[in-house]
Amino acid sequence: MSTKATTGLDGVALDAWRGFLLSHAAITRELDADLVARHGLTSRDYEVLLFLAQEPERRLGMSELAERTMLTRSGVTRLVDGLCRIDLLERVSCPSDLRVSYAQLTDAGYQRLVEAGRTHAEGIRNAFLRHYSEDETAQLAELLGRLPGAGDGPACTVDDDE
Amino acid sequence: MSTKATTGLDGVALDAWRGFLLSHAAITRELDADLVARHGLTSRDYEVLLFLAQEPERRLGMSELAERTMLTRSGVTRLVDGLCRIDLLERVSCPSDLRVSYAQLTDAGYQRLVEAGRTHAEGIRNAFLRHYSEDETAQLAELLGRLPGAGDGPACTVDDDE
DNA sequence: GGCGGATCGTTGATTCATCAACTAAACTCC
DNA sequence: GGAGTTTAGTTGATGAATCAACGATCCGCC
Repeated sequence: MSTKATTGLDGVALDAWRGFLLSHAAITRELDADLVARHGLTSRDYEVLLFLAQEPERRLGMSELAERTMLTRSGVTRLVDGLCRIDLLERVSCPSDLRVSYAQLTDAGYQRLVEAGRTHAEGIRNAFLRHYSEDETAQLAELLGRLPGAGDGPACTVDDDE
Repeated sequence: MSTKATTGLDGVALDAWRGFLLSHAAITRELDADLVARHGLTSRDYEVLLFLAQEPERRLGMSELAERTMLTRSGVTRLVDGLCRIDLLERVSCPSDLRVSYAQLTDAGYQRLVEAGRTHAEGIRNAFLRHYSEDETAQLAELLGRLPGAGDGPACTVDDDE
């Protein structure tokens, strides 16, 4: 069995994709475990808190949040419900449009986000950035930035000194 | 709010990680949808068929399969059950060790894998490789190959002319 | 030979995300 | 101003993966 051209993908191309998938699985798993163990947050939770923290009023409508997180509206409803239950978020209904219900970051939520941010940053550094020089990181960022879907997200952490 | 050093991760580093996550979500989603629509296989299914096809006897024990797919043994049991139900796999018990139950690729399974391989390769090219030159792809492969978990997987497609 | 501990695989309960169907509110436009 | 359409969000049913617990087999060792 040869590494072949019938598929039109040569070995190098395969390796790139393979590396992509495998690393993602391995790294997110590790990162997630850390985040849950140390802060009781999944990376989804973290992501939501982060998106909200970056809004001027620290809140977003459910649909908007769904779009940013790449979840369904349905998924966001449940995710936000969970975060409300532990008081990191609260729901605020919009006076000017009664259909919309904001997910609003509480002070406790912000606090938790800042704490978790350190862990998360550490984790990313250990699992990901550690393997590259500065130049390489930049290169990687540029290359990955071209892919569909990139460039819509929030930054990865939030300031804790604002 | 500044893009900051409190976390120890600068903007470029953030971007690399961000790009990584977002692209993964966007691309796998698209790829998966295609594979399911055209061949009735999830990418998990595909992955399993592919691993098996690369074995000399086209079979693997459940634990081994679990390790390669990065699933739990439990997950593999169910996944393989599903593939047996549609006759792409069959279970063969090992004579020399009655505990182990092989997942064995059937001819139909191999057939299906080859067909799906074309779609999959096409998808990868469209969603991923299209954005890069050959040199860049090679570069990316090298960089991603350094990450934990990379280098354990199968190739992405299988020969259909052997 | 047979006890104790590891390994293999399955099962039950739970979690998390999805889709499809639904309610409620807002917009359109005649 | 009211019928029809669009948009926001929730809910119920389903599917995929996890963990923890289990039964069965194998292996080492006395």
